[in-house]
Amino acid sequence: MASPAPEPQRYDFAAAEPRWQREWEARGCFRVADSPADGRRKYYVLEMFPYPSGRIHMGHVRNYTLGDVVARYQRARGAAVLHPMGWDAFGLPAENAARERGIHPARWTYDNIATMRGELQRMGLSIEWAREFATCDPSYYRHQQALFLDFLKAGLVERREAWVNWDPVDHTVLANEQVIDGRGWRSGAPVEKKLLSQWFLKITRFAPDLLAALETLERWPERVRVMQEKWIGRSEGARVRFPLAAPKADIAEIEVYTTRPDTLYGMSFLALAPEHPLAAALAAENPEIAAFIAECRRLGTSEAVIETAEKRGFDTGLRVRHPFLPEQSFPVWIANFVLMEYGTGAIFGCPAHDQRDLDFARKYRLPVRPVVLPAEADAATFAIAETAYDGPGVVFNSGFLDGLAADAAKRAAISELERCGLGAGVVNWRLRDWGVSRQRYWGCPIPVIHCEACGVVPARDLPVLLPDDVSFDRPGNPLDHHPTWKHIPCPECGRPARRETDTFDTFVDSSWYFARFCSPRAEMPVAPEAARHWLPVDQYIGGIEHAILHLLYSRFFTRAMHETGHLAIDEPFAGLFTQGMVTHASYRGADGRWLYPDEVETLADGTARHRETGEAASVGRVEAMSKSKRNTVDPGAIIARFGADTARWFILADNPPERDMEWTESGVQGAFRFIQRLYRLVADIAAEEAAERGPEAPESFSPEARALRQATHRAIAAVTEALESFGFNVAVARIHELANALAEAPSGAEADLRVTRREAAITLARLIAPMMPHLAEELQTLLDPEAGLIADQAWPEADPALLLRDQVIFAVQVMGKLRGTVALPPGSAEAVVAAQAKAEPNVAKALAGKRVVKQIFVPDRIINFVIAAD
RNA sequence: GCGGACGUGGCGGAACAGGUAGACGCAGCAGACUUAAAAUCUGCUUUCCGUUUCGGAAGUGCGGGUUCGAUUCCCGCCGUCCGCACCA
Repeated sequence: MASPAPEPQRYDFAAAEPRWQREWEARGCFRVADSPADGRRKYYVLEMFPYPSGRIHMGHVRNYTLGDVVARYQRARGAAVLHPMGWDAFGLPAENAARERGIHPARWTYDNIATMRGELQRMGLSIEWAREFATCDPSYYRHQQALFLDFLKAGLVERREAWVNWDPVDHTVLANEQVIDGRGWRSGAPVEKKLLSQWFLKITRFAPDLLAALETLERWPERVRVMQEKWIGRSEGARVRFPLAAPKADIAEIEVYTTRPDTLYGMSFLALAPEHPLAAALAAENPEIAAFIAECRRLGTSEAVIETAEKRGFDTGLRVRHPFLPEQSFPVWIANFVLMEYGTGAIFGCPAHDQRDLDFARKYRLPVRPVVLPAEADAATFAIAETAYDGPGVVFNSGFLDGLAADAAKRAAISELERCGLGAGVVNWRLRDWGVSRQRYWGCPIPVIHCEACGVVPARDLPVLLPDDVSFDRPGNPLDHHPTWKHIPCPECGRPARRETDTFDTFVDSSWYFARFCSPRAEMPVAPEAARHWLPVDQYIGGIEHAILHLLYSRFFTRAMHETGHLAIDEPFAGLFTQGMVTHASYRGADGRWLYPDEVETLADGTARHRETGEAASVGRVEAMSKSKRNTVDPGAIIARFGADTARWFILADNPPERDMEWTESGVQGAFRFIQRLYRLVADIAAEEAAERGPEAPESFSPEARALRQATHRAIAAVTEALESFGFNVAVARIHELANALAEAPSGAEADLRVTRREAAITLARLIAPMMPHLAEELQTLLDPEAGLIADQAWPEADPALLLRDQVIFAVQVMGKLRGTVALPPGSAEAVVAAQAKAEPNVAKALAGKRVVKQIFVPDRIINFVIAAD
């Protein structure tokens, strides 16, 4: 479609938008001090900062529009608003660009940042660009290195061996999500499990607090809190030690973790994870066991998803004694369904009361012995078939536990274990420490030095800079291959030593950027007064995909920074809002390949065809925008054609922001039309004022003028309420209503009407300002060129007197069914309403010949007549 | 399998705290303006029934319940989406 041609009386967004953007910037409208002293309430709005991939996409547009509405609204409400922007700039794509196209990662990254900054600026966001930084700036990551060394000193960091996914071709560690069907996502080579020394941040130390504090995060979505709760995964149970009947390879006992110590008498076997140290010891001397373990490992990576249910085991021949049944012994199996990562990597199997154990026992014909009796069951006949019983009940067949309810039996079993020294009650967590080592170049160097004599020595003279002269012609970590970089004398003893060549997981970078924004140029990670003033973030906005990792890591970092004296708070984000995705219809040509929306035209009957070839196209599902499906829409092109305000308005108007929205051409057109209509409407009013310079405020208002004034003030109240609760689509609807009311208002020249129309017009400008800031400035300038910037002005206040209605419409019901309405002044008495209602012909008809036995009256709302059944 | 969310016209959605369901917009239809188109403006637009003005019936995934009155509260199903996925 053609670009909208600028005409007289038509809003020329292409000229206006850059003009206002320059004006805001020149006047420093969005600047705040690190430690302000002007007495204004503070409000910190933050959207998740972008990865500089090259261009912004519609998800960014939605994210930053939402944040900007909040920021501009809060500023109008009198807050000093901190609204910064930066770049999550380290990461693998920059290295891939270097490998594929020979561009240096730094060059690629900073070029992308320049492009994307320009795109964001064209959106007209109320961002304080003076605070901008990228996480790959040495001036940022030097402080990250300092924080790490402080954490190290405080015992929040640990170096230990861990199993990792190792890509043998690329010579790098892969994250779990980079392993696809057991193969490296880039190389396609089968991934190996490798034991490597890794740096860990001890997030588990805060597990109890990270869990407990979730309750205090009242302005977080419930589902995010639930997801974090599950991820942290607290469970109460017991550790129980089972002595081996005959010690094996220096191992005399096996420790298991269980949440069901009350079912210990129902034990029928013990099972080890394939990675359990005892299993490894056995494998060393038994090839069959070694083969079984290898088989488990293979299945564990590649076919786990497909062959979920199949349980397999191997009887080691070892036997263990039972803490409560010293005369009995039980077999020790290795089983593929036991996880080394959880608990102790070993379980005791109680088939009667655990489905997995039951499946296993049935397969290998192991005994099933019920020990918990459901309420109505009979101990003599109760038996387990194919479903384990995990409900409540009374313990039986269990020696000293007999007759106790399950909860009491758990406590009794634990005390007995503790008394005889074979176990203890423990709380177990699913959360594991955070491995932050990555064998990559484009990341923040981990600032330590390895010395043969002194061990791990903290680097001095931060930052430890990345070398520029790196080569990507070999697989593996360029830092490790660099001819000189890693060689350095030990800071302690001066002998030759070696730098750590691993860099940090990029989640580290994003775990504290919100704090750095408070004082982005400080000579320490965060200036204390700035942090005290601005933190926590009042409103954080971003995608649900970060519900767990990024948000949990940031919560951990805040605690760790508190403990090391950098911050005085524990929770970084007081309010969290998670937005939905931007989706778009997808199209495929006759040959099945994806088509761009621009290539397709949709016909009246709903079918589609190729714009040029005319071949039929199938309309696919509405899906998240993705390059591979070719259903993306470029924000830059939209802004060029329709302006930033159109894009912002459509995004806000379409639906509630937490849901997925569908990007449609007609929706954009609708938004564009509304902007033009509003402009014409206000321009007409402005023109009439200019001809006859401002009428005096009239003594009284005609009913028509009063009606428009009421509409104006109702809109103020409704839009305010909607913006407070992220109801942007509702705010848009209320603004439409006010525009409609103004358009329909009588156009007489009487002073009261002119004043009232002008009030409505200026109110419209103020109400749209957070959402369409450029148009708002333009409209206000039309109405009053002397008024200054809307960006500096206060939010309008509704006059309570004008929110009262002159008349309310009562619904009149007979037996709960609507039979008519009556209009009466608010506060009318029940008797008055009843009389008036009964006089309505249609109501009278419904009541004719009936006896009213009851009358329900809700003031200013309804009156309902209940009539006798006959 | 477990956990969570959701289900309202052709579509996106609105409905304070149980009180006139469908605001507002998109799409569509009809009309005005125009040589014509675009733009703009006006009207209609949940379904069904009745001769219209107007009135009636049904209707918020399905089936029950509480209530004078249920999109809203309770019970049981069905469906969609998301998260976790052998967590002992």
